[in-house]
Amino acid sequence: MKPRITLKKIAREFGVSISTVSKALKDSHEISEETRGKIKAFADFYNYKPNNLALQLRNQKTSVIGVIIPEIVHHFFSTVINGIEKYATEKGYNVMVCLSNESYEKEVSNMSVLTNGSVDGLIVSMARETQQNQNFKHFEALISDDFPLVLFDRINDDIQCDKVIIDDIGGAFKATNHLIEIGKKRIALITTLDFISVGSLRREGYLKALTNQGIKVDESLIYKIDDEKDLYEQIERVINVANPPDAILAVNEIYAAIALKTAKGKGLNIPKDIAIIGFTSGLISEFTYPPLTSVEQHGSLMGKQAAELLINRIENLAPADYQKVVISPTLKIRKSTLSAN
Amino acid sequence: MKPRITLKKIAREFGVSISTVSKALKDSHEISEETRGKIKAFADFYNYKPNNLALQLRNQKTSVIGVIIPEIVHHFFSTVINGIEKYATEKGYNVMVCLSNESYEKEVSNMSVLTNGSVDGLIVSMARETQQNQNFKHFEALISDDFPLVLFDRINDDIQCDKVIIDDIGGAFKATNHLIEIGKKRIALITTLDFISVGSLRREGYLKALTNQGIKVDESLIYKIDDEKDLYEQIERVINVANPPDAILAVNEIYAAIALKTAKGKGLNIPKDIAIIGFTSGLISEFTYPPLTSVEQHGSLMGKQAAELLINRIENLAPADYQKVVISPTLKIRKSTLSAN
DNA sequence: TAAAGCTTCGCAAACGTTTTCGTGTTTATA
DNA sequence: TATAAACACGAAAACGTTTGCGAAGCTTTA
Repeated sequence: MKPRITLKKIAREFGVSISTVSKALKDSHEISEETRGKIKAFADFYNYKPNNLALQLRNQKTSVIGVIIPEIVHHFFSTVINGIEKYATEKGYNVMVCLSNESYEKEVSNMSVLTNGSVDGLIVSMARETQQNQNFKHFEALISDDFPLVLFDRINDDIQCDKVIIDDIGGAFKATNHLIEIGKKRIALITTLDFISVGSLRREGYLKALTNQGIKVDESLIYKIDDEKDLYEQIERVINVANPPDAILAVNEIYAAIALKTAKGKGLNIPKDIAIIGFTSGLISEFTYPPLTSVEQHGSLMGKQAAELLINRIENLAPADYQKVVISPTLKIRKSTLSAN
Repeated sequence: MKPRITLKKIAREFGVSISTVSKALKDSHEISEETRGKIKAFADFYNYKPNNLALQLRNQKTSVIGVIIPEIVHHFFSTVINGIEKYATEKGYNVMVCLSNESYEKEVSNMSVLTNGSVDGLIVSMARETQQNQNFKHFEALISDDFPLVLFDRINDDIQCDKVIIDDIGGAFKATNHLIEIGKKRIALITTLDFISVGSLRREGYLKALTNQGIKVDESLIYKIDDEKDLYEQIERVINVANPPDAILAVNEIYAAIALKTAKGKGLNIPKDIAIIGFTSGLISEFTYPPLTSVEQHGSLMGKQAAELLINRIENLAPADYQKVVISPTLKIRKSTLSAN
């Protein structure tokens, strides 16, 4: 790479000092019209642009916000990034994305790298492993330094910082109620292992709806899927039983789509024999057959809110106590719960 | 945010010079065991970490690579980023992602910001608008400065730099051949407007396959979709005609899925009445009914290759002349072209 | 004609680091 | 005992920028 043109080089060219050049380029009245003119022309010709690193070092501000997410090949997270990026750009910030790949260690190392001056603040959704081992020291260290931090979606209430979450309880509650309203009684829940916070919250909403409607909870209808094992095999067990459920609530789109596929494979009619709802984040639900009723999570809005909280914190516009923004999911009713007649 | 601890503060604490502290922390033999010990203990206690900005400025190296893509809520691009990030991390680089949102102006401004010292190199897939107006000055400026640049997927042959592309011609050729082999004669092509490079390349592969097999090209079977208008309406016109095609090749997953939905809506049997193949990038193809045969684009591999080219270029390990890596797509045959019998 | 004011510029510090080249003191060698 | 080597550290430059302040030289005013 060719060395870029700097103030020093321009200064040498005209036999003036660096500060003269700097001021000239900023149209300072301290510099004569004549000097200003020739310096600006020269700088323009060589396409001078101030070096960002130097500016950032001097101003003690990078105007970059770091984002650490478990994975990016995931519609939900990419919509969140989209929301973050849009708002950040609007406010003059750039976005640096790192992936933890669900690993605690990578999350910690990413945070360590980013917080050494590279970014002004951090937006994080915790890795699965972090949720599992409940080791939040890296977050607490940041917080005790007053480093701007926003957690979203996969959070933990013990961590004192700004947060953005979805009302998972409410979403599952709505979905379950909808299933009850269309006459379903034996509603299965396909959820994640317990340590995933969103999984257990959605479970809570599911339980609340059942209880509210006076339906006795049948623990044998609650299935916990291990993402690291074969999904098809695990989900098959929900349907391939003597007395299958008449409805399924799945905590994500993939589980729902696989359940739908499996049920159809068994010759079951959707939604007559079995109705299905999934929490969604992607486009799959729209294109299955029949299309899946789904709980929409509004990732982009979530990203925007997270970025807003963070930037307010960075710019000292935020109130002293930490904020918690809750986003209400909406139920998008499609054919998987809506009988044709 | 609390001010971070610096070499200067440590130096002041012990009444030594900054250079002594720096050397002590690096275990230099120049510093006595005793001084080294207490300095390291102190630094450790206060969790000292060198400021990245300062290091980057001094070393004239950021170890960050910039990525500019048209959008991120798109399975293909997110898999590419995944590939880039994995390889970059392995090599000690971080990734900064910016979105052009298909806008020429945003692409230019993103590039301008990132190349002012923030990143060591750039991986770009052009915005639609850039492909449209064919204005490549911003790329050429970079190249004439020998700034490390890799273009992927949406490229232009006039730009002299490293590139990674998919063999779109080959992919469309394979797909079309497959349709011919299963006995289809009237194969429609649903493609993009002409200025999208991948669209016209896939069209070329389609035409080549037809010609090779001695099938006369019927221009009325080629449909160009404008992404900014209603997709359903435009795709409906492919199927809702007097003499509909007996097969469809769509240049992306969404077009294919919509075509499938529309065809089923008309009561057509897939694949008997109409077989469908889409270029894919996401999970939709697997979950449609029937699942869609698709041309797999290997986005993650593409990202990895792009990152590899770029980092080699940054580290001066690349040959002087520019490389062009071509990735072969593979045909994943599913039920939308595979009759049950 | 001297004081005051204005114009135009340079110096130097600051951001935080690394590294080369001294320099003064102590210890070992001839 | 003079000299060389070894040791322990500091000064300063470099990366590129901004900015307060001081200092010339010139012009105006009393």
